[in-house]
Amino acid sequence: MNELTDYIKKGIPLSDDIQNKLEEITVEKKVVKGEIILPENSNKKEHIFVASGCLRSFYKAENGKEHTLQFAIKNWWIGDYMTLYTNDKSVVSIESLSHSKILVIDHSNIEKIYLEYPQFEAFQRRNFERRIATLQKRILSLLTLSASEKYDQFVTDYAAFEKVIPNYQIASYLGITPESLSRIRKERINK
Amino acid sequence: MNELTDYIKKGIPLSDDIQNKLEEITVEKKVVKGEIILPENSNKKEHIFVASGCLRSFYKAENGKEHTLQFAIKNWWIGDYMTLYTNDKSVVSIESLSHSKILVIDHSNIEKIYLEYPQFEAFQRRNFERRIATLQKRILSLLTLSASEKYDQFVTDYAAFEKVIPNYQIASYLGITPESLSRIRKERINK
DNA sequence: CGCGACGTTGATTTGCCTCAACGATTGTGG
DNA sequence: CCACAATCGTTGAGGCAAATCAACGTCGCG
Repeated sequence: MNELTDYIKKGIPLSDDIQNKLEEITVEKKVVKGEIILPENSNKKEHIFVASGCLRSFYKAENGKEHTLQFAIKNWWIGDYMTLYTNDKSVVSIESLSHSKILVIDHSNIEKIYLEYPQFEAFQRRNFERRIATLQKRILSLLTLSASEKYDQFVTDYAAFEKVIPNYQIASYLGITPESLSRIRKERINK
Repeated sequence: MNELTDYIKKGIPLSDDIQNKLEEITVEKKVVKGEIILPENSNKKEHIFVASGCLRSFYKAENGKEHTLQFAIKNWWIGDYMTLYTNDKSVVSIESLSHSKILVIDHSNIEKIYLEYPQFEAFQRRNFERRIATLQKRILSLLTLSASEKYDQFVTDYAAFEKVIPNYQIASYLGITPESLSRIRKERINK
């Protein structure tokens, strides 16, 4: 039993057979703060399940600036979906923001599980639907909110993250500069 | 046979049995330009498959401004994923931008198909993975690009859409004002 | 025709960025 | 254990991309 099968069992029943197969294909890794788990321009198609700690995926623009696509904590998946079904190399890097324990699964192996175990596919389908919802909500935030409002929403939605993540990375997630975030936080304190 | 089963057959085999069930649960509608198919604050949990024409989903902010979440043409799905698994009323409206033919499916009915026909679930799972990729790409665009660059990307990625969609709606998709888009387009012509 | 929706253009404003400098904190090697 | 560098957050001054506000032309349509 590992953290992934543990997590799946909370949602759906899991036969010993499938559980064993899932555990066979997961590669457990312990990573330290600042460690790059999956660099950009990689050919790997891997999904990462966070057992503990905190990760983020980010895109590095031509000018060198990093833009955070996602943060992930316990029981979240993170990976490069943009290049899953293309021959392109990965466009985002995945980095650990703390001591973390992660379970790495190759996409081709997870596809095999889907074939053998339709209930897991159903489980993931719902998971993906919720992720689509989360991403759409983020897009609406980016379209509608001011820098200050975006930070408000981040604090309420991701309270668990806020203490672990440096401000300049929060800024890069919200699409603002660290300086602007600093000024926004200053305003909050003065109230 | 309808456009949906036709589309599915291009990807995976479809038994007569399942095909019939799919066609039973789809409600075909013809809608005109400007027609609201699914208003905000609705309790319906419906997926819409576009057979022909063009649709969009948008969020109306408190100040009355509309922000376009998605455009959809032939063979695309559109719906409110943000409220699929909540009791909240829908947050986006779905509108037709042309004479369109759509297939409406209630979420509870599509769930039944998933149960009976795992291959369709697999088909959708891959579909969702690609949509996640598309949404993530959009988020990166919003985080990294200038107004002008976002328009460039829109024109190349959505060439098929560009002629059908009024400019102020393209602007609301890109997160800029119609005035700014007008000036950007003017620049293009002068080159 | 005349109205409303849409696109354009100009003048002005503004929210946020850029650039620069400077503490605070952390960690690292001598 | 301390000196030093590197990283991060903060603050200020100035600039700019895009928003706002306002006016007007054009087109399609009841």
